[in-house]
Amino acid sequence: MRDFMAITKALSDPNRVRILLALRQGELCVCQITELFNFAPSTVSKHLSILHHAHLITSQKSERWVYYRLAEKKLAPVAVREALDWVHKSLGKTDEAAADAKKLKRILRTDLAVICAGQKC
Amino acid sequence: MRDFMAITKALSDPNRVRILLALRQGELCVCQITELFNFAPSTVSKHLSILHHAHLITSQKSERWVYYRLAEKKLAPVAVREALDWVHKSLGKTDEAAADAKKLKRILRTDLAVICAGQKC
DNA sequence: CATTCGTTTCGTCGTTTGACGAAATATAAT
DNA sequence: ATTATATTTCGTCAAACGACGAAACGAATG
Repeated sequence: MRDFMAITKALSDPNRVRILLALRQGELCVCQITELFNFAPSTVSKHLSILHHAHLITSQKSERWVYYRLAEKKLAPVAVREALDWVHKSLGKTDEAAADAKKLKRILRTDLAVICAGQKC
Repeated sequence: MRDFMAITKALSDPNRVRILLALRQGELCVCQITELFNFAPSTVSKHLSILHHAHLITSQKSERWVYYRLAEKKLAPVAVREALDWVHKSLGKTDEAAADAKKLKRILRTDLAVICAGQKC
């Protein structure tokens, strides 16, 4: 029950759901997501921490950045796997997800250092 | 997205999840759920209203009571059906659900009028 | 070894949530 | 019609939440 509620609480905020949808394009670091949503880095970090705590995403440090990605289907608990499937199946093709995906594609084409320079984080 | 968030917000409270688990035993009226959880009737009514608004449950008035039941699999939107499956599969066999189910069985054996008399609602 | 820089933690502020009791509503019983 | 009664709505309160900026952290750079 405890684990399950961590997942449902993580999913109860639309911006966290948007993050899960964005992560379908592959791993992303904090500043890329910050750029995508125009939120303060601390806000994004908090959202990622909540998603991580629910085991919906994993993190990995590489060079200067911390990359987050969706939990591996093979390794994740059943409840997590089904939650991710549910989110992606329900919202993967919405206009909102498409708009974010489009903006994200542009961000992914930009050098990370440039993005971070634009945010004085 | 709007509909989806209504569902995730509905699922983000443990007592509402408990209600969804309890409703697997069949339709229940407000005072039966009130008895099960020892909450004020107004609190239970609010929870049911939120679940109803998310289309996870339906209501039907009969005699003096309003009965709530799980949304019909055949009629419910896909997101609703999958949410209910997910909840029941993830938590249906937990100790917590079993304890509620046991208490609920006792309540279901009791006459409704007696239950309502015990709550001065 | 000091500095830089991406990220996280902390404290604050306004909003939302979940609980309650009191009052309103609507329906059944008398 | 009037009274009971099951449910809902409303107002209130404490706790949780989501946003932010400032400060702390920690790893790579100089």
